[in-house]
Amino acid sequence: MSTKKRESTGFLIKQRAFLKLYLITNIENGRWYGMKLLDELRKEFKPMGFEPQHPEIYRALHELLEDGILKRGKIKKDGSKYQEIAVYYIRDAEKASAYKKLIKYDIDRSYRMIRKALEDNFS
Amino acid sequence: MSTKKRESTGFLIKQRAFLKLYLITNIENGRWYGMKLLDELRKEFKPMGFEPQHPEIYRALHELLEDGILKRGKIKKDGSKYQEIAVYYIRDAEKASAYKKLIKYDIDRSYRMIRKALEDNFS
DNA sequence: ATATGAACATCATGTTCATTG
DNA sequence: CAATGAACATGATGTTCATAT
Repeated sequence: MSTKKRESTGFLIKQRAFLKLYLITNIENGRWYGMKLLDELRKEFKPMGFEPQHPEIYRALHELLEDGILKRGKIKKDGSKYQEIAVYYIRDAEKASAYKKLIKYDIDRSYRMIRKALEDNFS
Repeated sequence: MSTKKRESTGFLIKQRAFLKLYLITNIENGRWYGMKLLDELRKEFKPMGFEPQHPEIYRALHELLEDGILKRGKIKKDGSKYQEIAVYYIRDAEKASAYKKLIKYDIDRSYRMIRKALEDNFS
């Protein structure tokens, strides 16, 4: 029963979860594929010094597929003659929203920790 | 010359650095030893779900020694008959403050990323 | 038994390689 | 050669063990 095994010590949110959140939100608003999502994220976060790597994006997308949150289609890329790409859609909007809520909890937590560190150490 | 090797992709601040910041600040304000610092940090962060482990505290302290930021003395613990403990003091206040400034930069960066994630995904 | 520390194990992530169209 | 993905390597941290008082 009460076999307690800590899964982590609960420091800040992990990159994987952070990316998944953005992936879901972007896909909720349109049709996207891996590289496009990566470019978008890099563009948004480069000013803050964060440049995610492509394998991490794919790992996040694969997990969201496994979770049943996303589904995937294959299409020919516009303009490109031959390349086939994997486009993602929301499979289960309920699940997606529930997962986002979960991540929000973790981000709020991280937010509080960081604000606290600023207060405790620089004032 | 320009052999660029990325040291990381620049996601959020690492636990090690976060702890070092707190260690310095606490030691600036009094006499502390490892377990005491750990207890204090756990007490402060447990409400936010963060419970650091003792080896991570020691690793952080050891690095701060190596960096010449802290120095260490050994004393007999009050009240305890035999246990000997390692107390830490600031060795170089300039270095300490410079290091804190550096970490502040990283925390500010993390703060912006987290705020951005809240704005981008939940509004 | 408490404090310190080292050694070892695992997980999250980064780097490199392979495949396909 | 762009996109996807797997395989491999490293780094950050967690878990367990050892030592001293």
